[in-house]
Amino acid sequence: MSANSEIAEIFDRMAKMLELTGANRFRVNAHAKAARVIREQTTDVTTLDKKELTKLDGIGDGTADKILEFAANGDIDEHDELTSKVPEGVLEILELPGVGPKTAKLMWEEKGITDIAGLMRAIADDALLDLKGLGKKSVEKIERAIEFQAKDQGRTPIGRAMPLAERLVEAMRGVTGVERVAYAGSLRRGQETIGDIDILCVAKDRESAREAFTSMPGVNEVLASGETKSSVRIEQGSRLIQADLRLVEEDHWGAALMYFTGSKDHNVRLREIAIKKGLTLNEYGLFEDDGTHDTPPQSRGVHPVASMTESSIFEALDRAFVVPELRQDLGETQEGWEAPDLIELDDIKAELHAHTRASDGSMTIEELAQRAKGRGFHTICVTDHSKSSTIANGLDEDRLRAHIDAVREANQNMKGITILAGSEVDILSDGSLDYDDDLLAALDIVVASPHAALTQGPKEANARLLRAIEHSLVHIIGHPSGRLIASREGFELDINTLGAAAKEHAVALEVNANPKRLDLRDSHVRAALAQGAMIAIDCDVHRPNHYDFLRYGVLTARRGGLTKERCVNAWSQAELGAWLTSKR
DNA sequence: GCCGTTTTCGGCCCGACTGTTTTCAGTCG
Repeated sequence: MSANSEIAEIFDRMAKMLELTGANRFRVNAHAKAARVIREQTTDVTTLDKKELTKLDGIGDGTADKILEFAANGDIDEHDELTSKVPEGVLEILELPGVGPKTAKLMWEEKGITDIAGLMRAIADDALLDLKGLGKKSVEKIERAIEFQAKDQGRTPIGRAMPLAERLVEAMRGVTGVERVAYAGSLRRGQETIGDIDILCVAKDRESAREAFTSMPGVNEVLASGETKSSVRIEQGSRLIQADLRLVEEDHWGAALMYFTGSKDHNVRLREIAIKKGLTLNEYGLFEDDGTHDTPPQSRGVHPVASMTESSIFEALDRAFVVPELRQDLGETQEGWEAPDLIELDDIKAELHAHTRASDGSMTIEELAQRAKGRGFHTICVTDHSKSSTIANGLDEDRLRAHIDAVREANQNMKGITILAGSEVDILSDGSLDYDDDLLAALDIVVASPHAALTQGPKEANARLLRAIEHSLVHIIGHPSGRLIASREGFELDINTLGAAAKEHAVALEVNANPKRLDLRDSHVRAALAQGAMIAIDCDVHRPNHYDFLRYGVLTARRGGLTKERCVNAWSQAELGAWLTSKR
C-alpha cells in the first residue's frame, strides 16, 4: 500500500472513531476530507514539507503536523489514542448499511456490544429493543444488513454496473407515462467502481413508474419506496447491486441530474459558490435566497434562477460547464477554469493491442481485423504474447517470425484497414525485454507489458518500467501497474517519473480498457499528462466483444483529462505511422 | 479541524426516507 493510501486510511479511521467518541462533527468532517485529499495526491505526501502540505485544500496546520509525524515515526499519536478507546469491532458495526455512529455508540455504551458477533447475540436475545429509538423494525433491518454484508463483495466494477444500468433505463423507458430516464451517480462520472446505481426519471404517473421499478425482474429486496425515491437490491450475476429510482419533475431535470451525478465534493463546492452569490442550490434548482427563511425556496413557490439544464446552472454560477467525468473537486469549479476538449469514443481510430489464436485470443488475424474495420478503425495492431507468457501460449522467435509473415499477408489481402505486426512483449523482472533487439526491430509496433513478478516493491518495479520506457524500440507500455481491480493491487507507480521518461522517449502509456484492469487509472492519466506523456487507450482484445471495453477506457482517460491530441489511438493514419516508424 | 470578496472568529450543503416519534432523530447520498 502506498504511503498516501495508508495515511488516508488512518484519517478515515480517525474520523469514524472521533464520531464514535462524540467529537465535534466539523472536526470529524475535516478528518474525512483530509483522507480524501491525501488519497487523491499523486505525489507521496510524506515527501512534502509543512508549507507544501498546508497549500493542499483541506489540509491545515493540524493535519500537516500529523502527516509529518507519520513521515517521521510511521504512526500518529492521536490515532493510537483513539484506537485504545474504540474497539475495532465497533468500527465494523459502523460499516453495516443503516447503522450510523449514533446507533453504534448507543449499542456499545448501553449494551457493551463491541463486535458483529456480540450484536448478533444481542439480536437473538431481543436485547436491543429497550434501547431508545430502536424498535422491532430497526432491529430486523440491522439483522438483514449483517446478512447482506456477509455476502457483500464491495463496490461493483463499472463493467458490471453499466450493462445493468442500461437495462434498467431501457426498461423504465418502456413504462407508460415515463417521459425521461437517465442514469446519474458515479456511473455517469465514469468511475471504475460503482457503489449503487442512480436512475432519474420523469413520469406522468409516478405510481406506475415506482411499481414498475420495484417489481423489475431480478429485484431481490425493496429497501425503500417513497414519494420521490425507491430503492432496491437487484441481482446482476452472482452479485446484488443497489439501485435507486428518483422521480423528479421535468422543470428541474437539470438540477436533479446535477445533484444526483455528484460528486458530493463537487456539489458542495457549487453550493458554497451559490451561497457567496446570495443564491442557494439544491436538487430543485438554483434560487435567490437571502438566508432568512426556514423553509426551502421551492416550497415557498420561489421561481428558480436556473433548473432545467445543467449548463444553465453552471452559467448562472459564472462557471464553465464541467462534464460529469471531471466533477471531482479537483479545481474544476474555480473561476476561470477552462474546460478541456476531452477525447470521445468516436475519436478512437486504431486498436494497438490485440491478440489472435496464435497466443491466447479467440480470433484469427482476419476476424480481428474485420471487427476493427467494422468499428471504423484505420489500423489494427496484432500484438500476441511473447515467449515468457507460457500460460498465454506466448510465441517463441520462430513462431513470431512466421506470425509476422501471416500478418503481412493478411494486410495485403484485406482492404479498408491496415494490419500491423507487433507483439505484446513481456517486461521481465529486471526490465529487459523478452525478445532480442533484431527481432523487435522487425515489428511495426512493440507494446511492452509486465506480466510476472507483479508483487515487486515500488523501487524495483519503477526501475523495471523505466528501463522498458528507455528501450529505443518500445512504443507503448501496456497495463503499467499490472493491477486487477479488487483482486490484485499491482505496482505502486511513481507516475511522475514514469510520465516524464515516457515524454522524453516518445513512449505512450496505456490505459488498458478492460474494466477489470483500467490501468493506468484516472489519477495516473492526469499525472502522466501533466508530465507531457502520450496516452494509448487499448482494449487488449482477446475476444470479439472486447472491443466494447473501449468505452470504459475512454471514460477513465476522460476522468484523467485526456484530449485527442495526446491520445495515439486518435491520430490519423499518417500521424500514427510517423510515430511508429520514428522508432525503427 | 479548516477557512477567508462576512479573513483570525464563527461559521461549516441540503433534502428524502424510515421508524418511532406526537414533532423528530438517525441515516444516507
